[in-house]
Amino acid sequence: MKSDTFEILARNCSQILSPTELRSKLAENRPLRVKLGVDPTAPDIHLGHTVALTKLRQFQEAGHQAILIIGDFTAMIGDPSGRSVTRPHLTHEEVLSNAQTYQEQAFKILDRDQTQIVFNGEWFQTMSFEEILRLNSRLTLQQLLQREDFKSRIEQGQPVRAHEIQYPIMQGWDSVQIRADIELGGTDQLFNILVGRDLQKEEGLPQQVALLLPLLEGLDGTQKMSKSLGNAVGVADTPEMMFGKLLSIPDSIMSRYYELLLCENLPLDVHPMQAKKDLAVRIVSCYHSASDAKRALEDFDLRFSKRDLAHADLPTYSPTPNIRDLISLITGAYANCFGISKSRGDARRLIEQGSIQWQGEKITDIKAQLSSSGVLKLDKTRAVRVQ
RNA sequence: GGGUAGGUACCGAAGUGGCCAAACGGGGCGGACUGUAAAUCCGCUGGCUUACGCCUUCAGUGGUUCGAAUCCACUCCUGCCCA
Repeated sequence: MKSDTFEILARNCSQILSPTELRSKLAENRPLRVKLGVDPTAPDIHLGHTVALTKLRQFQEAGHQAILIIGDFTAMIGDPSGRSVTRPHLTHEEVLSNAQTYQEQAFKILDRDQTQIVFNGEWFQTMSFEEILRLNSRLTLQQLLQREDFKSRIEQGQPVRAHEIQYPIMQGWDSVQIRADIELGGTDQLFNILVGRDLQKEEGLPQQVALLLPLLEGLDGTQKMSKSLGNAVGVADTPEMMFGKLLSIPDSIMSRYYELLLCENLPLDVHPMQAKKDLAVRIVSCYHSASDAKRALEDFDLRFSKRDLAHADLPTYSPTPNIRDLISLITGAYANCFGISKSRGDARRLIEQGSIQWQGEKITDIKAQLSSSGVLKLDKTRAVRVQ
């Protein structure tokens, strides 16, 4: 094992409990069992998730055993960490189908051959109530309620359902089951991971080391990246979409993206715009390909820098012949090309507010009649080629 | 089980018989300006309509009334206090 392994593995971590333990585990010179739990509550993973996945990958590269726990069972409860409301209930079928795409996307980062996938339903599905009670007796209600998210919900008079406090216990039990040496997670996972340590101790097992990674901010630059907040860059996003989203991040969080996604410092000697383009190219290259990234960059320059929609690669919309008026054309284009449902009122507003362009000309007349084919600009980021 | 306070649009929150499609704030969207950044300014933000206007919304159901988000009854949901 190389001497700089610890430095590589510790990079970007916002907290390690404890560094000493990590060093001694590494010194054992055996493949460590490194756990990362994911809850397939949504079908797609985003760049925020990749921070921990990348860290797991680094462990793989250092010769350790990556164990990806798919929380098919825990997902039905939903992690209350950082949440101000109870998560919506998911059926097991939804969770399993999410888990499928989840795995595929995770393997864009992880080495498939060196990853052990485990579903925690494996042990929870058949667990007896007696066993559950035994586990519950090991923690006090006070401990569970100490957590900031529960505390603030209680203070604000928001309900905290009894099953939610089971979550940390379940996550901890996962660690016992797979005999984890290390557990990775976001900073909001501190409590859950520590419960794992407690339970391992109770079971007479060596305790896992907690390795906490920072939470990546989303496109808004303030809140953590999350699909439900609509500020996420999906790993499965198209190259163009990914590129566009990355270019729209506020400059203030660019250094975070460089550090957490590329494991580099933000270059200070280049123009922020160029730095952002470099960032986007590299990330798109990672999840798609270098040629995809190049295309996305060119497409971006064409569409937004040069504002040349005519030569850009746009989705084609072929309205049925009975659609003649502009409003129907707009709602139809949104629905057909982007899967977005807009009301006729929305479309009217876009026209009235000057967002709509036909062949490069702004159209503000609601009743305008368009020639049969051409480029229709809908909003800041979307345009279609009507044929 | 008892007492009590509540449930309003994406979120928070006003409104307590007509002037309510519902103040205000946040968020979101569009425009100007830009580097699809930040900051700033302007506008929009239930549905249908070119428009007059019409239609559906204030937890649910049923009432009272010319007229209800607002009053009454019952139901469902939540907080707090008591048992």
